[in-house]
Amino acid sequence: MDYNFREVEPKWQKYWREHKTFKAEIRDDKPKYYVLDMFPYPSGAGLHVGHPLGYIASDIFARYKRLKGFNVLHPMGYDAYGLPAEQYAIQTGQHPAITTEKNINRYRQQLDILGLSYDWDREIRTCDPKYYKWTQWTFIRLFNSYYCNDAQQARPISELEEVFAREGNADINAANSQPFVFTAEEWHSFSVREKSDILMNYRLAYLSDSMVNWCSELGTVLANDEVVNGVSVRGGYPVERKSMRQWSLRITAYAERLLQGLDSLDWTDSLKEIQRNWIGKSRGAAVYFTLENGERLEVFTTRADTLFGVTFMVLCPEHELIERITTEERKEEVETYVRWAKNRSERERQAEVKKVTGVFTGSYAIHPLTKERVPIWISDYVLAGYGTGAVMAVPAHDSRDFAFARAFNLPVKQVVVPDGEQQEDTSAWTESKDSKSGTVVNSSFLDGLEVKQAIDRIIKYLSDNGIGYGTTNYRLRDAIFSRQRYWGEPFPVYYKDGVPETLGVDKLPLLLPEVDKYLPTASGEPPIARAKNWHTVEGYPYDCNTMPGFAGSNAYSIRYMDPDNDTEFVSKQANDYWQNVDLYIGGSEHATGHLLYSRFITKFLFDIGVVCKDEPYQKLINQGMIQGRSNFVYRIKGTNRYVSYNLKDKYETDPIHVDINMVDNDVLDLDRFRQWRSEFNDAEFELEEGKYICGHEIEKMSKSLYNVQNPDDLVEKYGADTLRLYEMFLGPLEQSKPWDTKGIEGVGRFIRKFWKLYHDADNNFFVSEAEPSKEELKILHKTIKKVQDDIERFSLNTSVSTFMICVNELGDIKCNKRGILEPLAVLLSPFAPHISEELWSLLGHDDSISFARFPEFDPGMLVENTFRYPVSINGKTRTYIEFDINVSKEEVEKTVLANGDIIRFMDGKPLKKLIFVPKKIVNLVV
RNA sequence: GCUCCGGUGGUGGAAUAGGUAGACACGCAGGACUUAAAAUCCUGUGAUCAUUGCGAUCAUGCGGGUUCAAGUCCCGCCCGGAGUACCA
Repeated sequence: MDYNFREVEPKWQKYWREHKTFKAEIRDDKPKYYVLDMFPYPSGAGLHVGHPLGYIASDIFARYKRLKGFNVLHPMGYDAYGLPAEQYAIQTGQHPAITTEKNINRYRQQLDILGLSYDWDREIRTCDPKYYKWTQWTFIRLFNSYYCNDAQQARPISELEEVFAREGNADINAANSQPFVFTAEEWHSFSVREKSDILMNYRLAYLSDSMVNWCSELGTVLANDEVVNGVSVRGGYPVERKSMRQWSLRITAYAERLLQGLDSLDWTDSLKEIQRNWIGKSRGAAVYFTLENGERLEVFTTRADTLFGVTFMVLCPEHELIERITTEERKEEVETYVRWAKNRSERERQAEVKKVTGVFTGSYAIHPLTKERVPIWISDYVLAGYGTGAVMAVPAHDSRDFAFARAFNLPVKQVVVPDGEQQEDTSAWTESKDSKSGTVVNSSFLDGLEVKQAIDRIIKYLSDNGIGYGTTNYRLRDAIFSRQRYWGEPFPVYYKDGVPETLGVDKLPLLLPEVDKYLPTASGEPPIARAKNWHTVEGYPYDCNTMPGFAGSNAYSIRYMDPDNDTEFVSKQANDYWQNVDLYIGGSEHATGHLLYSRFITKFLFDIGVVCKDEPYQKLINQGMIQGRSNFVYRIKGTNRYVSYNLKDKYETDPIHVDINMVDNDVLDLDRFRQWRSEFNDAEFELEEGKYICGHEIEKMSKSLYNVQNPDDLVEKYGADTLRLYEMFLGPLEQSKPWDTKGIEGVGRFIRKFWKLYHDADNNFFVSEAEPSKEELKILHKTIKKVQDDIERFSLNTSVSTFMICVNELGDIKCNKRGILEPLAVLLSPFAPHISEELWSLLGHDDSISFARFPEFDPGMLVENTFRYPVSINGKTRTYIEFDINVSKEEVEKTVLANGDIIRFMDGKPLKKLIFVPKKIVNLVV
């Protein structure tokens, strides 16, 4: 009888569950290792084969680390708040909690059959009051903190209040929304409301009227990373700019630390690069231009060296100066333009980037160095959200300024000659010379300097003369934190005479109230406003917004360390032990969302002393996407006749998606196809060699394309171990690749061959107690070494190949010796835990496989029967000679001396000291 | 446009420190077993030439370079993917 996974796999899953094999507890005798998967949002569609890819990889690593003697924390949970459940609720009236619960149960079932080694006792759900209590608690702490730029950390807001009362805010160096200077006396004279408004400018969680991304289709605002190309990421609905009073998190305060922190992380370069770009640090200078009315206009530039090339200024349409500087005769035109520009949707604006529009204000600024009059224009190519919302235009060396100058006939003045070029006539230019290197000309005291030197020189000049200063700008924006939605964490905030106050920690969690409908109220209030008695006992109304999807995932990795603690976010003991995540696996789509917010919140929690590490995820691996492989049948136009793939070119055909579950290796199951839908009931086929071959294409895995490969079906057909191995075998973990079931048979064969290693010709279990032969040991040792090396560098696909080679070789020599099979069972257990457990128990053990139960076995110890010795060739580059144990030194000398002129041992040790003899020489060049 | 990552047989992919390119698997072809099929096992499988045997030559997107030695390092192109974008 063959290996019966249908019996074996549930047996061991039950065993692990009952014995809580993977329960993690703090223990001082072992080093810790924390392996985490990005927890899933439990959608109604269930898991497809793409989801488990990362889970299997992390499980292999977790199991491997356990074997290596680590105390492994490997938890799982659910990111349970989110839009789909709420939209389902709007359609059906079913409470999102019910939908979510149902989906979670399905997910759990699907995860369980894969044999993943999670400690389910630590499960968390973001919608569980026990959990979101701490999401709300974090919000309160953010609200009660400001960011001190001098100390480079978050501090209690009460400190700030003391300083305000003592000396006003003139000397405060803190991250803030609006610089507005006041004295201590003024502070005391402010009303409660005014004080609240001022403090709001400093809080790390703050209310403000800001331009937000409003999506009317979803009825909510969205964060910048939830909007791509002017439409929402979820649903693809149009998004417009709108001013609303919203909660935001002052992530910008942490911009520099978020940037610096990347250097210490073991992430891929591309992911770090994405975050760096998103933070968008640029060094440059602020320059003051005086206006003719005496006011000062500040601009930011990274190219201060081109200051002499300024021929006009441009303000964004939202700029506050516009009203004051527009001349009477231009007023109407300016107002018309500003109104038009402000009302344009984000989408329109982005779609028409190339279109140059603008209007002249009629006013002039004075160039700080040449004292020339510089006209001030308004254009929407200048963004309100970056720098000061105003630019000094240098058309000769900036393509946008150049386009604008051409469109409105403004002068172009060259001030940089690019390396290797001659000075040119700017009137003949058709594009700007965006030269980042070259020599400065036409620029008074900068003439002749290289661009880089000129920048340093001019910045020094600006600050020495009080007309500017060197500064740094970040592209990162504060995170808008309110959502006008029901299914999310309520804000622990109420309004006392319009002034926001946070709930006391003892009042948490503030439970999500019940509502009769999940839609906004008639007056446009969020759904929570429908709740009866949605106010404090004193009658103060609660905030009616909820937190966004990322709120619950910001610090979940920390909560897993101590998930049942009701009095602390995490106990000091638990946090000191588990520290942070050693290995985090998930998709790269979270690069600018979750992964950035999460780092920010962790740094905040570090500042307030909750956690001991200020980075949450030390090593991060992005598993690639698994794309779908769709199958097609070809219907001859106007008939109900279907023609096989290679014959289709003879006819005019329409390709039709068919469910991949009716197709096996591109061969269509004709009966199932006929039964699939009534229109196919009497389909006729034109076959090739008796088969109907389907066409195929790589597309996104999606229900509507009938190409979703469900892991349950594959486990049912091949077993979990085979699926696990195959998902790893498919290719490098980080790479995106199409799902293709073709190769799974080969992996299935491997499992059966492995099983045959310890069964005799009649398929009876048989293991010999004889000592392993040298040849067998060699195969084993080679496998142990390579598999470990591969796991360490996350080349799990080649690990699987190594096992296959090992089993092929052992199969050839009919190995069934205990001394080989025992270590092999242990080694294979991370990849194929069920069959390993089964073999293990057949060998006479009935506990689960663990390092602890087999302490004398350290896979690392078994490697040393080959020996690589470094040598130099021609005194230059290095290579190695591989040696095998137990051979005579004469043979070494003979081999080496034959090439004596070429090979020298690098450390100069004489040959006679060697106790190894060369087995082969790696590519010796004579 | 800018930034990052890639490009290896019919296919997925190996090659870990510059050192035998193509491991392993799929697919394909031939064979064994079988009344037959499936399953299983064996053999072959980068290309070209030679195949009576030894083999020989060319091959890692293209063109150069460094080196005794390049898929790997350097320079210049071409192509694909990802991120980002009036960011001053």
